[in-house]
Amino acid sequence: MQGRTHTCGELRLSDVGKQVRIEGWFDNLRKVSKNLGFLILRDFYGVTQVVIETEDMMETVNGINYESTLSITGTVRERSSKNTALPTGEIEVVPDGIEVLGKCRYNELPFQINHSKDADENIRLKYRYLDLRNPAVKEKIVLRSKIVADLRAAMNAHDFMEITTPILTCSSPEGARDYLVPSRNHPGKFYALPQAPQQFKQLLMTSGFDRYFQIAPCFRDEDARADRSPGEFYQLDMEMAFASQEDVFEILEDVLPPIFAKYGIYKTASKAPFRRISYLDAMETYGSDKPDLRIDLIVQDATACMADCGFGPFEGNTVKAVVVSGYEGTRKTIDKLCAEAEVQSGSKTYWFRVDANGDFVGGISKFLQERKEAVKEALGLQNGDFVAVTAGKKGAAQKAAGVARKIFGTNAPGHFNQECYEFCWIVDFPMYEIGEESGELEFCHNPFSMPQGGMKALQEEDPLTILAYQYDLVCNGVELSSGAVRNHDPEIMVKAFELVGLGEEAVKAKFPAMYNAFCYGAPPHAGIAPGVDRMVMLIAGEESIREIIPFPMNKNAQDVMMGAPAEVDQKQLDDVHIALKLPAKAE
RNA sequence: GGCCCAGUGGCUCAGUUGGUUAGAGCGCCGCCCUGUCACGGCGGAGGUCGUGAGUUCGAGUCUCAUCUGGGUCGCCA
Repeated sequence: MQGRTHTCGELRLSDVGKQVRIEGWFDNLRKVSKNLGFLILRDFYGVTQVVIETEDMMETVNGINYESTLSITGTVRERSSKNTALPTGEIEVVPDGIEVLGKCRYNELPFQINHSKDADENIRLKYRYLDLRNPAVKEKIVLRSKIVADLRAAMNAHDFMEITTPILTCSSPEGARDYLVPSRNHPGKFYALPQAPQQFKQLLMTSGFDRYFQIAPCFRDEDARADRSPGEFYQLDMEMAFASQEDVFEILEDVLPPIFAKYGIYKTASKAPFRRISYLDAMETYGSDKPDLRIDLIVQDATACMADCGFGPFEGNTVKAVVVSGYEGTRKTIDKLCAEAEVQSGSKTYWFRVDANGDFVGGISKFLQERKEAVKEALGLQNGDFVAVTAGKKGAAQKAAGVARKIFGTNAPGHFNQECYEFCWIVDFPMYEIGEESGELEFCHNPFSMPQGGMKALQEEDPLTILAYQYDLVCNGVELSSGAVRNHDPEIMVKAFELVGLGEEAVKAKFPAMYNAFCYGAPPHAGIAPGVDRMVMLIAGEESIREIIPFPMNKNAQDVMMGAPAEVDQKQLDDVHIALKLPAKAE
């Protein structure tokens, strides 16, 4: 069978007169009369108009459903009325033969291809192969491919080597639930899909590889969010030997901004070096460990001037305030935004404003009247300022204020500079904290980060003041990644575990390979793993992570197109020594 | 697991304080139209209003339960 001579995005005025064969999907037929109509043929590259000029040909195309694939032979002709909006808009193909290659059996589709983004998401996902025919949907997947290709090229250019690590392995140090894979040859034993290639990349460093990276699939059995796909996702995983925190920063500060600026909906990105903000400062000033620096508002402490004002929820609590200058939202709008803040943070947001005369009005103003001047002084209030206030235990009040900062910052005019990618590093995470439930000393994050000050700090300092070489990369309020300078010294590792009541045995039991490897001479090493899906989201300007994943699962970690997860045959269960113990179904 | 929102022809949505025969746009089917390009015009088919119970003379509308989806907290590098 002869193939196509041109794609549907290819023909131009210079091709006029040529005999061609084009192939693609029957996109549309604009029928003007019995013997005049315009058939639109669509493929990956674009659309081409085919003019139907005879009753016979009209008869033929009338019998074909849209979305069938067609092979059309014909002659290229200059259009008498051109469409300058289309690359192929100056020509049309006059057909002498139309052949159906793949028949679409349905004259009505689950949704119209060019409006698929409006359809119910579960239907889109079920018919993802139709959804992806929509150029606006397909485009995001093309973009993802280009971004990944550029990331690879940039990492290679920095002498990083892409090395694959096992998919069937056992649990890694992160704390999420694992996906388990039963073992046929080892009854009762299970593999786990990696939550990240964390241990393997550290073992590569210990093996003598110097600069590793991988576009790595990661698997975590945790619930989804708008920016968190359930089940699986990809990271640009990287690790460097004999490297410090600054070495890691330097690489990503060089690799990421050009790619964001090249493909992004915003054309500017932070230049190196990115701003560095300590974790504690970020919580204090922005109420978040992933601040959106495009918003110019800050969180202030109002505990001293408001906690004892007589308003119940403030009593004995930490009080935080976000001053929004020049915000004149209506009562209705403010209530809506406060409700939104409550949904996002789980805590209430209160408010008042300073009117043109300097009086406090609205919201909780009556509780503050008597101390008006003190509050103004403490928060630096001007006439016309709007103030969002949150209260609770310190962490909750900070977090709620951070949400209020984000919501009022993006809704009040003049506080949000949207047209750029603002990167920052959140650094100096505390090594330890007092667990809220246990009341005991616990690791704050990854226990395998190097404590700042090393062994000396662990031996001499108050554990709660010890910081780790642990860092997050944040862009526009989105946490892209966490990384760390790893603890490569078994003695420091054991000491770090001793402080939380564990010891060498615990380290060995949980991470035998890594611990043993480090006992044979390990290089200091550091790394990070920016989330590919989230980067593509930011670059594409998409709110939902599902738009930039070729075949996404729904929120409940189901693939409604393939029907996963699914039951399996008894034979398969027997092979892997699994007996089901299902929860009782309610009648 | 908790909380919030939504569910009405194939798709997107409207539907008033509960009140006759549940509407619109797109799509689909038929007819008309000789240069369309979101083609246009006329006509038509298509809905047990997610499901179940309840309140009521009467429920798309109110109540409860349940299912499904989305958002969020918990959880999660």
